[in-house]
Amino acid sequence: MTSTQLTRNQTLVLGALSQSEAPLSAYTILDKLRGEGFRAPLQVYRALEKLLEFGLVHRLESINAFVACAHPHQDCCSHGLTAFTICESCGKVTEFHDHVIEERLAGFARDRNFKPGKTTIEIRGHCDGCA
Amino acid sequence: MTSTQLTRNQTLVLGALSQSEAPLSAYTILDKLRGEGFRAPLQVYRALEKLLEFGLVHRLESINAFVACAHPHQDCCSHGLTAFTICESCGKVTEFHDHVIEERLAGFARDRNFKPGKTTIEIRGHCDGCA
DNA sequence: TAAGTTGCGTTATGCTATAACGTGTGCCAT
DNA sequence: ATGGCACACGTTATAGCATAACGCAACTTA
Ligand SMILES: [Zn+2]
Ligand SMILES: [Zn+2]
Ligand SMILES: [Zn+2]
Ligand SMILES: [Zn+2]
Repeated sequence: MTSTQLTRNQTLVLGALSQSEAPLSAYTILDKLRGEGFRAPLQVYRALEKLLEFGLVHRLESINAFVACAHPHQDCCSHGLTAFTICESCGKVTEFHDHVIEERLAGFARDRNFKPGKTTIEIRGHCDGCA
Repeated sequence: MTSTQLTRNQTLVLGALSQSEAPLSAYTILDKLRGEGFRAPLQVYRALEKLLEFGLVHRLESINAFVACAHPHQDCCSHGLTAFTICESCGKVTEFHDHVIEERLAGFARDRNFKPGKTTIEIRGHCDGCA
C-alpha cells in the first residue's frame, strides 16, 4: 500500500466526506468548503478524481454522490469489486465485498468474451434503523 | 402479464430505444423525436417513467442512459434482479439474470436487516467485438 | 535553461432531471 | 348532462450534475 501525500484540496474534500454520515454530492461538498476558499465545482471534481484514483473515495453511481471508503487501508479486496447498500431514508452506506458474486460476474463475462472494467453494485433500500 | 396500451409518446420513445444499437440518453431520444413533434425533455422523461414502470425499459445508472428491455414478455425473473454488461466502445448492452447473485445479495441484506429496493448491477467494459 | 508534469483558479458551457402551471380528454357517479 | 376525477400532454422555467478551455505557479528532470 503506497501512502500518498494529499494536497490541501484533496484533504479538505476527503475530510468533508469522512465527517458526513451520508454520501455527499459534489455541489454539497463545494458548499461545505466555501469557508475554506472553494469557489468552483472543478476544485471539488478534481480532488474527487484523485481520491477515487487513490481508492480513498467511492462514487455511488445510482445517486450521483460520493462517500469516503470504509476501509481505505485494507489490502484484501482493495482491487476487487465493491458493493454497497444505500439507505434512502438516512443515507447510511454500507460497503462490502463478496467473492462469490465477484466470481459469478467474472464467469459470466468470460463466457461472453466480455472484458470487464469497473463494476457497479448498489442496493437502494432502507436500513435497519429506518425500516 | 398485463398488456398495457401505450400512448403515442410512450410508443415513440420505446421505438427509438428499440431501434438503437446502443443505450440512449433522454436528450438524445428527444433529438431523435423532434421530427415527431417532441419539443421538451419532459415529454421524454414522462414516457420513460411509465415505460420503466411497465418493465419495458431499463435505466443504466452508471451512464445516465436507457435501453429497451431485451425480453419484456418473459415472466421468469421479470420481478427479480437484472444485471448488465455495457460496452464502452460500441455501447452494446447485454442483460442477464443470476439467481446465485440475487440470493447472495438478499442474504447480505437479510443479515443486516436491510430492506432492499431497487438494485443496480452494471459491468462497464469491452465486448467481444471491441476487445 | 528548457521542457514536462502537476495542481490550482476562473469563466463559461453542456448535460441531466424536475418543478410548476395550465390544457384537453375520457370516464363515471351523481 | 354535469360535475368531479384521473391521466396524458404541452410549455416555460429552474435545479442539479459535470466538463471544456484558458492561464498561472510550483516543482522535477534532463
Ligand atoms: Zn472502500
Ligand atoms: Zn437508514
Ligand atoms: Zn429486461
Ligand atoms: Zn463493443
